[in-house]
Amino acid sequence: MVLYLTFKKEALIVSQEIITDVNRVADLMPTWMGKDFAFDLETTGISWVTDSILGIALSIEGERQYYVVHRHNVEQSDDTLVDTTFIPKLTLRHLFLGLFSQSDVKMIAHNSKFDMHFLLRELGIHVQGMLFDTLLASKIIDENKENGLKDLVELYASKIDMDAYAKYQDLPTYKGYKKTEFIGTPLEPAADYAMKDAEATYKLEKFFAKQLADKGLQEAYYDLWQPMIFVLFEMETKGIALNIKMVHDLMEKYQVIEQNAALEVRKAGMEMLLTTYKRLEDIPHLYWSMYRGVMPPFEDEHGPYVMEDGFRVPLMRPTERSAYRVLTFNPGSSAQLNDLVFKQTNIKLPPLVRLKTNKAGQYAVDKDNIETLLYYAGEDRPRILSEILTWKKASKFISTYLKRFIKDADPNNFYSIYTSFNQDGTNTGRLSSSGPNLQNIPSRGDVGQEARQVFIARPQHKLVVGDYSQMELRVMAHYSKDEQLLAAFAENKDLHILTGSAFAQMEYEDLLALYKSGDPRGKELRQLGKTGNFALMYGMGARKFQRYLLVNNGYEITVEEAQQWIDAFNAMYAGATAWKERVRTFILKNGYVKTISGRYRNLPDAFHRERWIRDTAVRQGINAVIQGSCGDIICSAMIGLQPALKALGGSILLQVHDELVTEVPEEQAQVAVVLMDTFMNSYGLVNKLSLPLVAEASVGDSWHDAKG
DNA sequence: GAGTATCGCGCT
DNA sequence: AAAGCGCGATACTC
Repeated sequence: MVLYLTFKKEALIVSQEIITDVNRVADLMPTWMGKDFAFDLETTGISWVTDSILGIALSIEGERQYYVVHRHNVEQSDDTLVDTTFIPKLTLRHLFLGLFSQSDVKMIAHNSKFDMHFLLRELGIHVQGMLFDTLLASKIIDENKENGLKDLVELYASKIDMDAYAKYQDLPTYKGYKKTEFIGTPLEPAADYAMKDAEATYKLEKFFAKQLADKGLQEAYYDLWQPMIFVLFEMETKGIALNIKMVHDLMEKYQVIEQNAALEVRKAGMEMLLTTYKRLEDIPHLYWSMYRGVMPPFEDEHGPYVMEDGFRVPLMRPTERSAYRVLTFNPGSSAQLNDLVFKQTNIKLPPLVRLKTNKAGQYAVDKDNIETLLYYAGEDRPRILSEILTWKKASKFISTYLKRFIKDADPNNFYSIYTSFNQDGTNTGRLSSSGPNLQNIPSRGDVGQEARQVFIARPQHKLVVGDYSQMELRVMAHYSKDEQLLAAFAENKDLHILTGSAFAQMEYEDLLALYKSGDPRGKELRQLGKTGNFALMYGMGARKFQRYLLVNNGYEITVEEAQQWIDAFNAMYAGATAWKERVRTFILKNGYVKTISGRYRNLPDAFHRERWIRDTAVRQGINAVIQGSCGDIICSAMIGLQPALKALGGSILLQVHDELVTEVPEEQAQVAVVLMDTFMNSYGLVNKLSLPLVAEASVGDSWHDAKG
C-alpha cells in the first residue's frame, strides 16, 4: 500500500507519503541522507519503559513528509481490525541506523529524549550528532508559554507557514479504543497527524534557532540544555538498582503498622459518628459505602449489621428496595478525618496560634495541624491523633513508594527502576523527575533511612554520592556580595550557628562554644538558625515564619517576635537584604531576571495592579535567580562528569537538585570521588562564582550508606 | 468508567 | 502571601 498525497498550500508544495513497503524506504533513503530532517515516533503510549513503536514520521527539510509504518490496525472486509506488522523492527534498524548516525546534519525532534529511548530499546539505534529539541528551545525562549507541539503551531502559525491542525484527541478512533491510543486511529488520519507533527517540528527549529540567537540564549541552549539531553538519556536508560528483598520486608512491616493504626482510627471514627448522630439516617452520605459482604446480613433489634474486627458495624438501606450500605470511616478521607479531629477533640489553643485552613475554609487535617494539636493537648492528649499520624506516614510510604517499587522494578536489570528527568518540568530551570519521581524519596527519620537503604549499587559496584553543601546560600553570597556570608564561607563558619546567634542576640563565638559544650540550648539555637536560613532566604512573612517555627521547632513566639527575628536576620545579612531590594526594583521595572547561564525567568505579574501579586512575582524572581543558577551549575557539572565516569565504566544515576548519585565499578570508587570533586567544584559554570562551592563525595553500597 | 479538582505529603 | 516539584487517594462530575 503506497499512498501519495500532494496539495498546494499558497505557493508551497506540501507532500506526504505513507510507506508500508520496505523497498520504498530503501529507495528513498539515499535521498534522505545528508539533509537536515525532523523525526517523530508514534508509539502505543507515553511510557518509554513499557510502550512500543508504531511508526516513524519524517520531515525532510520541511518539504517532504513520510510516515514509515511499523505496525497498525488494518480494517478487514468484515469490519474487524487486525493489528498488522508492516516493516519489522530488524528491518527498520538496518534502514535507519545510517540516517541517525550522521554527524553533519541536524536532527530535530520535539521532546527528543522520549523518541531516543524507543530508537535505542527497540531498534538498537543510538542517536548521536546534531540534535535539536524544539520542546527545550521553546521552554528556554519563554518558560511561561505552553510548549506542546500543537500549542506552538497555533502560537507561531504565521512564523512557520503552517496552519493549526487537528489535535490528537480530535482524531477519529475505532470502536473500543481510547482517545489516547494511536493504534486506535485509522491509518490515514493517524499518519497525516504524525507527518504534520514532523513538518511542524522541522519548521519550528528554523524559527527557534533565530529566536535563541536574537535573545542571547545560544550559550544556555547549545552549551547547557542540549548537551544535557544526552546526559539525562544515559541516566534514565541505566536505571537504579533496588534491594527488592528489603522492599518486600518493608512492605510487610509497614502494612502491619498501617492496619493496626487504621483499625484504631476506624473505631474512633465510628464511635464519633454513633455518638454525634442519634439516628443512623442523620449520618451524612459521605460515611455510607456500598455493602459488599454476605447476603443477607445479620439483623438484630437495632437493624442490620456486620461484624468487622470484632465490632458491630451498622448497615442501612436508604429505601426498602435499594442496596445495603455500610457505615465506613476512612482515615484517607480528609473530610471524614476533619470531623473526627475537630469535632471529637476539644483542645484549647493559645490565641496566637492559628491552625492552617484549606481552600474550603476548613481546618486542614494535615500533619502540621495535628502535631500542633498534640503539642497543646497537655496531659490527656487524645491517642487517636498520634494513631492518625502513624497511619498517614505508613500509608504514604506504602502507596507512593513501596508499591510503586514492587510494580516497576525490572527483574532483568537487578530490579532497577527507571525515572524520567524532565528539563521542562520547572519554570526556574531545575530538573524534575517523574514516573516515578525519584527526587522526593524520603530522607529523614527512620522511614528516610529505610527508603534510601533500598537503593543499592549493582554487584561489584559502589554508589558514589556527591552533595553540595549550602549551595543556595553560597550562590546568594555570590550575587549579593554580602560581607557576613562571604566571610562566613571564607572562614568556614557554621551558617546555622551564625543565624541562630542573630536570633538569640549572641555573639557567634559564644553560641558556637555553647553548641560545642553540648548544652541543649546551643543545639536548639542552631536548629532554630537552620530553620531561619531555610525560611527567610526568599522572604517568608512573619505569620508564616511564626507557624513554621512552631511546627518545625516547637517554638512558640508571637507574630511580633517573629517579625523581630526576621528584622535581626535582615540586619545580620544586610548585604543580602540590599541585594534583594535591588532585584525587587529591577523586576518591577523590567519584569524578568536572568540566571547564571543567561536563562530568563519572565515575570509578567511584576506589572499586575494588585500589590500582593506583584510581591509574589518579586519573590519568585529572587528565588529564580538563586534556584535557577544552582540548577544551571549542577547541570554544567554533570555534562563534564558524565563522560569522565563513563570512561571508568560508571555512570550518573540520579540528580536531586544539589546532589548527584553515581555508580562505578568498586575498584574505581576512589577515582570517582576525585572526579566528582573536580567536576562539581571546578568545572564549567561554577567557575563563574566569586566564591568556591563545596561538594563532597562519599562511597557506599546503598544511597543511605553513601550519605552517612 | 474516565476525567478533574482538592487535599495532603514526600523532596531540595 | 518563601520558592520549586510529582503523585496518590478521595470526592465529585460527566
